[in-house]
Amino acid sequence: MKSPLTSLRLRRAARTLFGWKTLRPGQLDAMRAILRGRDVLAVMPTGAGKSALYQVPATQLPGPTLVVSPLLALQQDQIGGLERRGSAGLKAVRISSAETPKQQEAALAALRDGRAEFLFITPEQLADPDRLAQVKALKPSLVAIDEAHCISAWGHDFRPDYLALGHVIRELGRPPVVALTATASPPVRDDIVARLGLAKPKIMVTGLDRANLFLEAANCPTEDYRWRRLLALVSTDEGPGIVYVPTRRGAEELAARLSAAGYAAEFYHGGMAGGAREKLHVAFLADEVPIMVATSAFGMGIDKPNIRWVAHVALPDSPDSYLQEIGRAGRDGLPARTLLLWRAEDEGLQRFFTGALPAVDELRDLAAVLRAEGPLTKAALRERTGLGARKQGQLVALLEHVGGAVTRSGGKVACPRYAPSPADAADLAVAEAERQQSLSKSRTDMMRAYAQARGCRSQPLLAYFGEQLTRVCGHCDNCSAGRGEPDNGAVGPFPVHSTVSHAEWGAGMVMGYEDNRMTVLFDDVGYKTLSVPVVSEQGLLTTL
DNA sequence: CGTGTAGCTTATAAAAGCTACACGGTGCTTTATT
Repeated sequence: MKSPLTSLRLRRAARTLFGWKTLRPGQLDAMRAILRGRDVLAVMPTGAGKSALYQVPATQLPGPTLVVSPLLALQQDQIGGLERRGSAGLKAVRISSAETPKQQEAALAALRDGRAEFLFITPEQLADPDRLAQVKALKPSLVAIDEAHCISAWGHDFRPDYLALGHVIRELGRPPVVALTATASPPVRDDIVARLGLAKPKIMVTGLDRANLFLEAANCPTEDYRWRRLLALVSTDEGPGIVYVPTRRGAEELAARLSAAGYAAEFYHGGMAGGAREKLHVAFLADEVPIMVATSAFGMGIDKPNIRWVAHVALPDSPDSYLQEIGRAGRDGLPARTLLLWRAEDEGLQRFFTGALPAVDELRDLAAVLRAEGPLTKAALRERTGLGARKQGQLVALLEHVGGAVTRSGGKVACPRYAPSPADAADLAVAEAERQQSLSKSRTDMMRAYAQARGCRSQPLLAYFGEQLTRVCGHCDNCSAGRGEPDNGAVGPFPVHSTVSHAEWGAGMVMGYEDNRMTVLFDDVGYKTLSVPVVSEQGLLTTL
C-alpha cells in the first residue's frame, strides 16, 4: 500500500535538509521500504544517489543511524560531504583508531543527546564487544552498510570482521538495514543477504549497461606488445586516465616508464605512506595527474566525473572487480574508453591470491576447543589455538557456515548444541571452502570469457550479472567491427533466471544468452558457459 | 602459478645456461618508540 504522506515527507526532507529537488521513483520506493522497517539491498552506480537512500530516511527515524564503511579516508569524505550538503541539524561523527578516547567519548555523547545523527564506523570497531555495547546503548534506528560487496570480497579472508556484521545487527536488535554497493553479481548479492541476515530485503538493481563506455580488449602475446598497445592509447587519448596493474612494483615501474616516454604519470598503491596517498588522491581529483598507474587500492571513494579512460594491464580476478573499476570512467556521461590488455600468464597471480585451502586439522582442533571449553572470546580462543587473528576469523566463519560454531552475545564463539563432531565439522568446512574456491575460479573464467569474446562484449558481461541484453550493445570493439550478431540474445531453450539441473554440476540458474552460448550459475561449481546447440541436442540441462 | 634475479656451473676467460628461491593485493587496529 503506497502512502502518499510518507512520500511527501521524504521529498520535503530531501529538499529542505539536503537540497535535493527531486527523488527518482526507485529512490523513493527504497526509502519508503526503509521507513516501513524493511531491509534494502541497493545495487546502483556511484553518483546515482545511493547515499540518499539512507540519509533521507535517517532524518525521519528516532534514533541515530549507523553507517558501516570500510575505509577511514572514505568515511572522512562522506562526513565532509554530509556537512557541506546537509543542513545544520545533520551532524556526522566517527569513531575509529584515528580518534582519541576523549574524542570518542564526545562523539558518543553527541549521538546520545541528538546533536549528531550519523555514526561512521568500521566492522573492526564493532567486533569489539565493549564498543558494540556502547553503540547498542545509542539505540540506532537504521544501519547502512556502505560498499557492501566488501562482505563478499574481503570478509572471507582479508577482513573477517565483515562476516561478523550479521551478528552485530542481531545484537543491535535488528533495526532495518540498507546495504549499498555499486556492482554485485547474483552470488555476491546472495552472500550479502545471507551474511547480514537480511530478511526478505527489497532488492534494487539499476541498469548496468553504460552506453558511453567503449569496451575493448586485446590479447597480448608478449609484454612488449602490451606496452605498445598502452602507448598507443595514451598517445591518442587525453586523460585523465587510470592504468590498473596487478602489483605494487608494477605500478612504480610502469609510471616511471610512461613518464620517461613523455607521458606524465604517477603511481598509487597500498604500500605508500598515508600522506602521499592522500596527496595523490587529491591531485588526481583536481586534474593535476593525467595518468594514474595503480593497484586495486586506488578505487573506492574516487568519485570523479571526467575520467576519460581506464586501462588494465592484467586480467582482473572477476567481472565484479572489472565492472567496478571501469565504472569509474565517464561518470559525466561523455564518451570514455576502457581497454583490457591481457595475457594468459596473468592468471597465475590470481591463483596465488586465491590462496590455499584451510588445513583440516586446524579446523578440527578449533572445533574441538570450542566443544570442550564452551563459549570463548576471540582473544581467549586465539590463546588456546595459537592461530593468528585473521586465520582464526576465517576458520570460525567457515565453521559457523556449516553449523560447527556460533557467535553469541558478547562476541563469544561457542559450539552449537547440535553441532557436528569436530571431525565432521572440519570436513564440511573444507568442502565449503572448496565450493567458494570453485566459485572464485569460475569468476576468473568468466573474466577470461569476456576478454576472449568474439561477439558483443556487453552481452557476456551483463549476462554474468544476470542482465539479459537482447540486442548487441553497439559500444564495444567487436560491435564496431560488425562482429556482434544482432538480435542473437533473446532466445534460448530455457528462460533467463530459470532454474536448471545438470547431471554433474547440479542445480543452477540461467543467467543469459550470447551468440550461441549460454551462461549458467551453478550453486556448487560457479559459472559455466555452455554451447546452446550442444545443450539442446544432448539434453544436458533439465528444468527443475 | 609465473616472473625475475642471485649465484652457481661450465670450461677455459667472457659469457651463456642452469637451478633455486623469493615474491606477489586489498586496510583495519594496537603498541612501542622518537
